[in-house]
Amino acid sequence: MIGKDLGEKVEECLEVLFRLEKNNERVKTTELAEKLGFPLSSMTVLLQRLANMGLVEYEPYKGVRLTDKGRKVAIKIIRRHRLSERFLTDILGLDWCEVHEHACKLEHAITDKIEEKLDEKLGSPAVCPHGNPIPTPNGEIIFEKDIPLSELQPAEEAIITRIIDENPALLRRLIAIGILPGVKITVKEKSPLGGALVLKIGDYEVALGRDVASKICVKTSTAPHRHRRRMRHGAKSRK
Amino acid sequence: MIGKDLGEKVEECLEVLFRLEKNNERVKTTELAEKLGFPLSSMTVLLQRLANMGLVEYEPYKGVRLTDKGRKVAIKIIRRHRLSERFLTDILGLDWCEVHEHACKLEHAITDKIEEKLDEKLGSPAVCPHGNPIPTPNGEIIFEKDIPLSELQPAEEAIITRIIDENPALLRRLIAIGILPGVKITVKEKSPLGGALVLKIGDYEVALGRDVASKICVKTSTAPHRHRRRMRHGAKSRK
DNA sequence: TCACTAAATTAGGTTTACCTAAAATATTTA
DNA sequence: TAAATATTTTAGGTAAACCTAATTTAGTGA
Ligand SMILES: [Mn+2]
Ligand SMILES: [Mn+2]
Ligand SMILES: [Mn+2]
Ligand SMILES: [Mn+2]
Repeated sequence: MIGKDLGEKVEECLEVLFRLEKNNERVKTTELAEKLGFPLSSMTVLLQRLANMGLVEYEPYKGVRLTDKGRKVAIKIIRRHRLSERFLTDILGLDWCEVHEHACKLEHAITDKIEEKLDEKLGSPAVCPHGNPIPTPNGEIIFEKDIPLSELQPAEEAIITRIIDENPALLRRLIAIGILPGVKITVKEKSPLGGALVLKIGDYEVALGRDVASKICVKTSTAPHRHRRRMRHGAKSRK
Repeated sequence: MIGKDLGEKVEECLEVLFRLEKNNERVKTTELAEKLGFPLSSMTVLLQRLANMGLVEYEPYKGVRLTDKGRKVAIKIIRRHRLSERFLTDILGLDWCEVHEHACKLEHAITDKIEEKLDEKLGSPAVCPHGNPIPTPNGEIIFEKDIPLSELQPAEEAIITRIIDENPALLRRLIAIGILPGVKITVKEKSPLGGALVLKIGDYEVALGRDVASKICVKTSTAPHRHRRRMRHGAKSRK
């Protein structure tokens, strides 16, 4: 069983840390502090405390990484976060672009019982409104086999699966040009060296920076899209 | 506009204080601390802080009372509390007896937007699952004209309107003997001097202590039951 | 390699919240 | 009314958060 109540700050920290970890590399204190909006000095002290609690591996000046114990907590919070998002859009009808912020508060007030009933009511959804997978009750995360839009080549066709970065400003920009999960796109042009992509969406053509495109995932319609990969907590993300 | 974020402890304190105030009398520090589960010394210090913020009138050794400003905050929290309860029972199907506890956490994570959409989705309900009135968006509380069950006389008939004390243990006892809002009862006997009442509920007879009976409100079926009283924050409860 | 700059940690000070124990005040009883 | 008792506040100490301002370490370029 996961320790009782860890406090909102601790939970937020683990949650964001999970999202930032890529390829099992350590995350920098500064990056974490920025995403969380915590002062850098508080961030350092908090990480030291988390290390004492066995929730992270922390090496001064080197960065921080979740332990298995910490990852378990993070995944529980992310489950509650994404279930909250589904609740806010599907049941209350809030705007897709703004649910992330509200869910980030709500998730800490969701008890085991509420989590269970909410999941039931929503029909055990597989993904949040942005297309990101909702962990199962026992902490599994089932990833669709998708790739960053930025890796597509000219003339390739694909369907948008998820927007990884849920920043409201970004989402509003994307929705304005028709980019959201489920939409079919075609790459018309791709400038070299991290330049922009030109996409065809429906009858329109839009340009997208490479950095933004890397935060959008797609599955190519040509590839078989019935394959799924399971990831247990403790394993690292894809690649 | 009400000050931004007052912290969970402050909100809980104002909420419970509102519930305990009767006849505009001051509430004792000890009673408040008990209901909140706060240590008594912390309670004292918190009340001093609230007094500095202008949320309560506090006289050492005498007790504490909400100011209009404090009452306004309390009513906002209670609105969110009771809307949360309705959500938990009506939408998620949680047990009537246990929603109070869950709502007490949830209420602090309900944003203005969520409050608005939740109210809409629920159809602007007038009362919580226990029958207590849900304040309107502008802080009005509309009381049904009801009286404590303990004030009924033998042979009087009445319908239960609300259970004021939402303690889960009490609610479970009450529901076990068929007492919940909407149920019709008749007083069979009433022992004098704060003794028990014997009630007829359906085909059964049950005995109820006077203290418990005072936490249950009823409207007598003989009296006209279309009358309502409005109470603005700042006014005192009934009587 | 050394100096310089950027990143990260530590130091010191404030607030809220908790705890225990001591002091002050109010209430009750003899 | 005076003493005994109960209630309530104050005092002193810890921990989590926050802040600002040193200090230390790491990374870079001359
Ligand atoms: Mn969050
Ligand atoms: Mn999401
Ligand atoms: Mn509450
Ligand atoms: Mn209620």
